[in-house]
Amino acid sequence: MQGDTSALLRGLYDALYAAYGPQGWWPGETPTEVAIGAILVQNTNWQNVEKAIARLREAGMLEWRALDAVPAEDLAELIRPAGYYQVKARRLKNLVRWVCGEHGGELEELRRSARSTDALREELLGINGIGPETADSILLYALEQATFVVDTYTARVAGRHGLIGPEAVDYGELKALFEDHLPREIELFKEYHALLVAVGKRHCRPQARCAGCPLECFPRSMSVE
DNA sequence: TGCCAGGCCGGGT
DNA sequence: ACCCGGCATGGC
Repeated sequence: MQGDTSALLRGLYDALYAAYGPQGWWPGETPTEVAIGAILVQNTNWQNVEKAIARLREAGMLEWRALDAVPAEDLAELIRPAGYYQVKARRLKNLVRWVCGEHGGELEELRRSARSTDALREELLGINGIGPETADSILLYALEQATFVVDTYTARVAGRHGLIGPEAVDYGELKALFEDHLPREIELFKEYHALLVAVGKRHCRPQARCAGCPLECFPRSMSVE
């Protein structure tokens, strides 16, 4: 049965990759930018996040020490286009405090540290404002840890195509499904998540049509949500 | 025009 | 252990 799941997940990936090609998600951006974006994107359109990041760049705020020094209310104003800007400013500050406080203000130091992925994950989850998805996004895309990111699109696609039952999706279960049945390769995890978002945006949004979905003819695709 | 976007927290049952 | 309201802007 494990082989079936592995083959299913692999086939899904191949179908998505054939349709959309490499996504190169969060390309050309520094790990710092990635980590900041992970918080700003919470329940928010990425387009809005780009505006906020552009404002941060203009202000010279894409750097941990600068973020540490700026007053929270100024930071809030800068990231306003991302929405929820008051809470996100607080959450960003919490992350900054973690990076600057005990980790020298550089993600590179963290990335090279001997800590296990699980240890880093627990630390991130201990920060107010960082939940499972934000933590895993930072781990995978900024700290180069082989951890699978689950988001609403992942859940929708998984539900739609029978990877999981009709029951409410548990983050951990879905995460484990991918991690336990795929080779634990960072690049694969990065691309897989990005491809799930790509197909999710086009075909698994509430209004989106299934027609033209590259997974349309995929096995077990008839079950809904 | 309304609905939605790559969550998470805190308080109430 | 769930369930819910709150948080906010900008694009289609």
